[in-house]
Amino acid sequence: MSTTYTVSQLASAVGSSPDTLRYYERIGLLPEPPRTPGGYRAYDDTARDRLAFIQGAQRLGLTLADVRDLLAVRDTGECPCEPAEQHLARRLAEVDAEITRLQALREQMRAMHDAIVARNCLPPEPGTWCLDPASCGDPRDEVHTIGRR
Amino acid sequence: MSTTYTVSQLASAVGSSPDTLRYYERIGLLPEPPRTPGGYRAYDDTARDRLAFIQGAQRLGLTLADVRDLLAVRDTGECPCEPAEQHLARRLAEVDAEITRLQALREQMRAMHDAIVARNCLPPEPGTWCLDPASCGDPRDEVHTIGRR
DNA sequence: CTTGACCTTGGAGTCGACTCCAAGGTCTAG
DNA sequence: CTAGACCTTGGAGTCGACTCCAAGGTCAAG
Repeated sequence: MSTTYTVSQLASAVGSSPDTLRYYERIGLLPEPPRTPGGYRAYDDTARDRLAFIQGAQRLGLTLADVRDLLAVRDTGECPCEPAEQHLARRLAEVDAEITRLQALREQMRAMHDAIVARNCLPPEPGTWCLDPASCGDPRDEVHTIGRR
Repeated sequence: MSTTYTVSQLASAVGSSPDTLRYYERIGLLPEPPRTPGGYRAYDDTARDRLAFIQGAQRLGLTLADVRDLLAVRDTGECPCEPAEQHLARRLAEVDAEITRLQALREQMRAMHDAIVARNCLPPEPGTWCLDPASCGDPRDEVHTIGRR
């Protein structure tokens, strides 16, 4: 009672596309599956699990290259914890940095947005408006100045 | 006493590359500058300001296509506030969504990482380790299960 | 006058993760 | 038996923002 899937059946089962699965096969993420007499790919549930693994890793923001590493150790039966821990730690640091960056950005944008809305648009001269305070000579233009650092 | 710059002088003045400036010219972000008798580009400070504007917008995560829109209105002398406000509002919503997503992700990853480190690696069978709990039959494997949703 | 660092151009290559194509083969419902 | 929905392949195209290339021209120092 082992289920088999054609490429598009498996794709829709995991919410992906046939092209994507064939692409994963090409780049070595999915092994070549057995074929039907007619030459169709016949996937089973292990392929489905593997895809779930890939998608889980992708949700974490790992690249397909990272995933390939992880799958390689997963396949050998060696403990995948150490590499996984490293990938995770690295990615966690990236995520932290990104959150920090975005929060600073958000604050800046909110201030800019508020300023623009509050002053309700005093049109500057052509070419006057600028995003970098350093290049804005006239203090009048501060209203239209966004971007800093 | 108007300063002029060659392409690489201007590039290094704003922390960019000659190729990038020529690229911006090609896609219509920088106007064609006057040329020296020898055919060299001769930029002045307005080009420098324009680049500062572009870089400011880029730091906010706007695409070069967004920047082109903003520059177009800036150049006409029409008030750029309305389009700028729209771009900003849209981008602000994107940033908020991204922050939320990353914070959820961060929490998930931290939990996974802690679990892996705490249990100190009980090697699973080959192919057993997985990222998606739905495909992990054996509760023993929970230690090695990452990714959820 | 030569060396070498710059400049010019159009065009192609890079990255990641797909996505689409054409030309042909297979399978299923009616 | 045929229509049409699937499958196969290798290869090319897409996105954004550069980045690099070759073949040739210009310019300042020594």
